[in-house]
Amino acid sequence: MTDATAKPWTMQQIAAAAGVSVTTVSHTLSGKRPVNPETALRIRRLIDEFGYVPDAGARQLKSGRSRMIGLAVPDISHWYFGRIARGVEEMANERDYGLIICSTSNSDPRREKRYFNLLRTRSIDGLVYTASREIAATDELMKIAESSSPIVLADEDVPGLDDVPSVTSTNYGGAQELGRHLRDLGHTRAVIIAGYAGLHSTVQRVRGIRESFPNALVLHGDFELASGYALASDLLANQVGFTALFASNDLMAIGAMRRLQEAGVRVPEDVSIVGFDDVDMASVVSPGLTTVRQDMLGIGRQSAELLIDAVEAGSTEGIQSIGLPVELVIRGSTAPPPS
Amino acid sequence: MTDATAKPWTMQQIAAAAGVSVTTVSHTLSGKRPVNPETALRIRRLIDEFGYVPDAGARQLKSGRSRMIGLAVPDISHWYFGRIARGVEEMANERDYGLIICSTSNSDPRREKRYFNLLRTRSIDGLVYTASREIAATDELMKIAESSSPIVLADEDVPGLDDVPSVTSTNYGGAQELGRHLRDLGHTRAVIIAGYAGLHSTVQRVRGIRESFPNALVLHGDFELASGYALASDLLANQVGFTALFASNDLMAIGAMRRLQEAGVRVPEDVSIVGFDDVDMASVVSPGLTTVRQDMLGIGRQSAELLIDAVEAGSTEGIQSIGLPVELVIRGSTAPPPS
DNA sequence: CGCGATGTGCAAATCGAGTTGCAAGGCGAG
DNA sequence: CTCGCCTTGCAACTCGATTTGCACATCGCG
Repeated sequence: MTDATAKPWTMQQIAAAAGVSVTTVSHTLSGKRPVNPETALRIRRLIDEFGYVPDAGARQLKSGRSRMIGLAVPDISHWYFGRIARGVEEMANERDYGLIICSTSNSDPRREKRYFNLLRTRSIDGLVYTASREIAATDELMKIAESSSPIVLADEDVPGLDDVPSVTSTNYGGAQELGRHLRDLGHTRAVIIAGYAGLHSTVQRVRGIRESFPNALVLHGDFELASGYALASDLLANQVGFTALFASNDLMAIGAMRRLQEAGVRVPEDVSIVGFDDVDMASVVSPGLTTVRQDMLGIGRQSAELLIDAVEAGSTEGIQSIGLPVELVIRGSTAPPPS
Repeated sequence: MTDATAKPWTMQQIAAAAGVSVTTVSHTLSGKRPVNPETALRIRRLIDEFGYVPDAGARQLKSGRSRMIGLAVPDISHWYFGRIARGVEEMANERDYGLIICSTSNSDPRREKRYFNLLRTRSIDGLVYTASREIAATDELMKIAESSSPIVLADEDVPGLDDVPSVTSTNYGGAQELGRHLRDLGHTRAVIIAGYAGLHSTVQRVRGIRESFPNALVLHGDFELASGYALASDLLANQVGFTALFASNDLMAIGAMRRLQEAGVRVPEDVSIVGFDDVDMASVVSPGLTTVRQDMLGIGRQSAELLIDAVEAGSTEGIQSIGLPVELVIRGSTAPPPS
């Protein structure tokens, strides 16, 4: 194996090989000045032959743009954020941008500083920020937002960042549909296993459900399967009477379902359970989980699109936030309550 | 909202504010030449106050390094690749590198060209390549490998790239353990739902299982749940007699399990099923799936580590490939065969 | 007092591409 | 022949950080 420092070609060398000046080569590429078609062809052929690609660093230095965007997510390995990431990556690729991943897991402040610095150092032209596990904006985030760096919030609105465009699901509408579905089946006594209290989406979902079940008991979990399991244990231990269980996401729904089933509670005969998200697992557990499908891919795609629009316009001025429609998916976990 | 083109500070401006030359500022930062402690302090204070960060493009241009690495994966939203990505991201972050995601889904050649160009343009210093769905190296990959750009293969060896260091699971060993486990339970008639034929990991896993079940029937799927489901249908339709079913990954195992259960086959009483990977879902389905846990996080971490070592050494010379241990996880889907 | 040894700052060059003003050569049309 | 247009080259400068050669201190010590 030879050394890894094989030097790439420079524009100089291409120009020399073609017997023209760098000016001409540059203009052939940019088209900002007319170039004789024959010369252009010769140059292009040499570029292909040599496999010349302009140096990204030099370009970035001159233009002030890196053609990279960042994506800040709590944990890229989560299904949920993975879908968002894929959407962002797709759109970035379509618009010819690269994608840099910034993991915010365990909200280490040093990490946070590090990826906001990507904006400051101009390593990225903009940032898609997914704050799905944070109640409020951190100081650092506020500072960046105030400096008017191009930022788009994906999946979750952040209080205090009202001027920053966002792309979210219509949580309220989805929750309404879930509520009506179970009310129409005849349920009257419901429990809600919600997400973090204070999180915008949590508030919306609880509100939507309570439109049909004004007195539903509300518990708060952390979106993980274990948390649904534990909260269901609490419900059983306290002999809470209910026939409908709303969980703020599928993982908690599935955790709760397991716990209830282990206790001999039949789903959906004794208790109906619904989730939110429509993860892969929702259709695999038995019974299949009735849920609300969120278009995470779409959230990713649209966030990236808004962001790149803002980057290329040079401002987020006039960029509208987007609410994406959701879809009720009825499976086997819901049925009329026991009579 | 003000305009998004708020200019970052330059070193020039810091120097001017401190009443010194850029040289001095640069040297206080790099420490490559002694600087008067008082002056240094004054400069540092100004840097903090202004929030100055050196421009990435300029740095990259001068140094020839971007302090970014790339990760090429088929689909970032898959659990499997998401775990790898997280591992890579963690290690990159620890070594103070950024991570650029290159999605190779649907193996669009234009996409492929695009992320290999990241290497050529020096946007990234090296690439972690996950070829888990490809049998052979593409021309483009061969070209890049020959050009001795720093590359590490993660999760899957690629035939023809023997000089490129790789980090993989010990597929053979894991499959051996699975085979022995079912043989020890008393099974004698087995079917293998393998991955893509020709894939290195597939070959290893089949070999490992066949050590215990030399005559096992081998079918090939595409790693997706639906494919396990469909192949199980085929088995049922053809009345193939077996009491043990090996799937090359958990998703196919779960798909097959569902199909068998729908047909009234009891798991594990009538048929034992095992998978590979230990995905989240494996512990959620019922019965829980016996499987082999792969350390995807570790694969990601170690790949990134090898890569960064190679980048900083300037060559992949002397970098050793790694095989990561796996662990047999016994759950409810395996039991002695019906007598 | 003077010598070398340090410490310290400045100006200038460098990395590779993008851009501009100016000028030169070639060509066709009037 | 000349005017104007098209093509192209040249030289110079920009982007911002890093690094060099050079020079001016200042200090200790014989």
